[in-house]
Amino acid sequence: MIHTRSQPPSQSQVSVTEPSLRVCVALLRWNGEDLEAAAVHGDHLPATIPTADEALDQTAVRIIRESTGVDAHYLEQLYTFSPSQGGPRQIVISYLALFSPDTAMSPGPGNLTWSLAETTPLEDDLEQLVLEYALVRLRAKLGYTNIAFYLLPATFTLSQLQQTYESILNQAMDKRNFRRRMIASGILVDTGEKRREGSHRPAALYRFREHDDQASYLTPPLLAT
Amino acid sequence: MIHTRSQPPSQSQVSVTEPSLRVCVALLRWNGEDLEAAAVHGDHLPATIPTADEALDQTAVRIIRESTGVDAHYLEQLYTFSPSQGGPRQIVISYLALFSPDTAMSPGPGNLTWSLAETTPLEDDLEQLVLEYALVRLRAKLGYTNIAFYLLPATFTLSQLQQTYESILNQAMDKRNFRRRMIASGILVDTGEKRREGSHRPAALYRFREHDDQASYLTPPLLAT
DNA sequence: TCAAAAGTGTTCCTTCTACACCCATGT
DNA sequence: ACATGGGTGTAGAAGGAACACTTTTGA
Repeated sequence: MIHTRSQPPSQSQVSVTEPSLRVCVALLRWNGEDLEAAAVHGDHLPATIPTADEALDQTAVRIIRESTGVDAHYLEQLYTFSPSQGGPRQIVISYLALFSPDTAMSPGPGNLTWSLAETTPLEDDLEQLVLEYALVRLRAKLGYTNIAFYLLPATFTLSQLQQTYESILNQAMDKRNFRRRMIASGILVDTGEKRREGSHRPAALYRFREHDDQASYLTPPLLAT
Repeated sequence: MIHTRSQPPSQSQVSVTEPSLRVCVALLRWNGEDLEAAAVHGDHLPATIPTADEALDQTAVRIIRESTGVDAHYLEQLYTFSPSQGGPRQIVISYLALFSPDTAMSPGPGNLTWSLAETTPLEDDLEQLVLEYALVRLRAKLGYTNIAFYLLPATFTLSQLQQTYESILNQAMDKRNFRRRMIASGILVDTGEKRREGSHRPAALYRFREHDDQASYLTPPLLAT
């Protein structure tokens, strides 16, 4: 819906402030019997949940909820791997979860939020690969979906929205072009409210218009909703 | 690389001839012990291959080769499902395979090529879902990758290329715009040869310039190549 | 000479990009 | 009054879409 072509770094503004996005990558490991869940980056989750009779994606939803104490605002299956180095074959299904900053995630067994700027290689090659792939997907989807929605609170300013884009793409964008594109896309609704939070002009608060596009983009609809 | 925006049906040419694309959707079913392969549409494959110590994607490559007698020109993992209706949990990893029409696929246990125009619902809901999803992905990737390459012979005419696009998208395109876009994209190389095959002007034969983009688009690089 | 597919340019319009200043507020 | 982030317009470039006729060949 929203088209975001790559824009070369702008001169007029260079400040890419990181708004600490709540992104989480989770792996479901299946050994043929049990499903084990692990959140990538931050600490590994001890959460090990036995197989239940539910769809895979639902298991991911549930495991992430149990791990973070909160429901993911958006969940997308990424890819399925089978890292079988000598040992018995294992199947690992990877997921990307996005959270609204509204939600109070329980500290739990380590904070799941993952700094996009993070570059320290993980011990596990697979986790590193999934993490990088998640970022590729997230960046790509910024261009043709409203996925950024799921990383923002219910109402937000255009600057917040732009910062979200910039921190995911790690690239500064032109303010006027960005705002024009977003408004033109028609997915934003001006709530009429203003946010005043500093010694400067208050910002208009927007919300997203509906969000019925989750299922339709490059990912099959989740089964058995 | 190649941008193909949707174009409304053109008046000047309405003939969308189906060039019988060699597309195959395969499922790997894992019950925890064995992997069972099935090609979707056409007859189900009897091919049942026990677990080997190899990466999942490699298993898919091999199974498709064993089923068709030929290597897929392109293989992409689609999505992973877990259809567990009462029975024991099963994990089904779906793949999309593309073949060059050059290759002589063994008739084997039923022709795997799948008519894109086909609309008869399959008995199996999951297979139907995967089939539709494969088409969504294929269509989407036409717009930003050279994926059509994998459905064409080594050299081809611009008309062949256009027919491939048209039959996948099920939509006629303007000849001049199509050719201009393709040429401008820089991925085509004029071989200098001509193909004469009828009582009409011979067509220039092209080939694709390199094809090093397979791994870079929305799919992680296949592990352990 | 006819049929059949190959090949070729231009115009219009939409969208992207680059770019700089005033506005509203709190201190 | 000043510092801070909010908010705005325009002109040039590039790319997409619509559109029809000539060319080359085999029969």
